[in-house]
Amino acid sequence: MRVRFAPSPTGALHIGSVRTILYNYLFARQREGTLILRVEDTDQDRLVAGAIDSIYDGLHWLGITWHEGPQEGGPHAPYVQSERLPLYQKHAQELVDKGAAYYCFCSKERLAVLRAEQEARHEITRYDRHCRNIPAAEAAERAKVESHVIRQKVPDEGTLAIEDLVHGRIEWQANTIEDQVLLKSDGFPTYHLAVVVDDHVMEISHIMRGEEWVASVPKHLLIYSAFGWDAPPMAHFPSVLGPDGKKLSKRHGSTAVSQFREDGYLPEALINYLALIGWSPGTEEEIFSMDDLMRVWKIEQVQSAGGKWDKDRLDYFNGVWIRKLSVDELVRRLEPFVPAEWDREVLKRIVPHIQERMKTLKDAAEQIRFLFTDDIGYESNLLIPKKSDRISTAEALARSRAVLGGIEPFTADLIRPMLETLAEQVGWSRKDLNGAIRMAITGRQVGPPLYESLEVLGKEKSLRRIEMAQELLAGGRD
RNA sequence: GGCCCGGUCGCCUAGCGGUCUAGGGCGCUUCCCUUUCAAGGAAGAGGUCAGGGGUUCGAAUCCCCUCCGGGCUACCA
Repeated sequence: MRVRFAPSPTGALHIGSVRTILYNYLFARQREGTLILRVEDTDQDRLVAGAIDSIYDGLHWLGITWHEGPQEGGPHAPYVQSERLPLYQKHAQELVDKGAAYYCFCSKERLAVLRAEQEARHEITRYDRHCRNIPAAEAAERAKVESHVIRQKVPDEGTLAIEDLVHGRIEWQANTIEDQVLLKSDGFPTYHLAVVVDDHVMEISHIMRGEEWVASVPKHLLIYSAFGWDAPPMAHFPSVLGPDGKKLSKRHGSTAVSQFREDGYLPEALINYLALIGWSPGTEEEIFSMDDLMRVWKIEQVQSAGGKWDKDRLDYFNGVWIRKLSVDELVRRLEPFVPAEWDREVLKRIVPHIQERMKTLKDAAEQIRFLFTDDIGYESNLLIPKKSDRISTAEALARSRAVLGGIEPFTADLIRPMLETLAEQVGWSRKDLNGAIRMAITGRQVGPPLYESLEVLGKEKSLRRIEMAQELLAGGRD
């Protein structure tokens, strides 16, 4: 059992391709198979520097590992296609020798004109096989000196078919297929030649990739049979779509795994969420860790219809997974999202109180900022409850300060009853009293529970902030 | 245009001929809990199973047609 992930280093690791990689990963791990990472960089024009690092970073962060690859090595190294050129060239040549492919000397200009003419006549735009009938010997001679490509010689008749693991039987008539370029004039193979050769040479037992590849299957099938190889079983997974139903891309927002990481998403959440686009266990369970998925995921349950990206749902899963973390672990995960100068002991004390209030790790800082800085600017009006006024609010705060000042030790348990009775004495609802105090000490209307916030902030700072609030109120309208 | 692949609540989906008066989750609404906000609990709105024909005692489930959406149609992957 050998399966591969075959990303192209044309940009950051895409969230949609992660779903495909995940399914490959699960499939192989369940069968104790071997996972191969192969970099398909046959288009030199589209290479993006750093893309391979991004793939490695992203997959490692998500907890996906593999056995053979560019950095890991393996029995079929190298695992980067641009380093395997002679292999493809040799095979392309072999196809020419077998009469399954031919040299084509048509210029890109001729091809462009041809296409334009076909379009003008509303004909199918495809290569007119202009070079297909050049005598072999003559073509071979010209190939020595002329720029050329090698094209696949597609038969005029016949049916090509696969039994796709997710779609079932799919078939094509040979006469609908173009004489595909296999080897480009720069000596690089096209995707079509490279995948087939590599999948065969690397002994890939199951080809599982995105749905966008089904159209190229018949071309691959032809190559397999020209070489006399058996095509392995294939599965084409449905696409992850944008909200508009088109393939998910940057214009729908960020698609880079690294971006989700920076935005405070947990790898557990991303994996859980992604696994459920296009697959369902058939039960009502839906919270799955990677280990759970390893247990229950089945390729037979993979859907054939594409699924749309739903940010709200991802956020929900992120919340679920944040809540499942231990406090220590959450503190660890929060590390990159919290300024280095913030006291980690304080952080650890407040985290239990914001754990169920975070949608993302990134949300935390704003909620607890008041504990680490005195810079909590707000408008004094916000201190005043709806049905109250400046004078009474100032008085309520003064009394709060007096009450709080007498509490020792300064803990939530002791603060609670004192403020509750104070509210009664003042004749305010707890909501109003606490709201005013919350604004005074945090500068915000919402946040972690008040009594705990006071405790963690500490008596001294709490009193000082309430005092500042009183001064603000006394200062009149601002 | 051609070739393929799809089409169940706004979204992710269960469903594989009768148990479906179509189930769950997200989101939304209301209520409860409650020191704010969340979280949690409860209830609810939301689906002519794309449409139309068949087949069958019986169809979301099988067949055909139509419509709609998507992918591919490059010396890109």
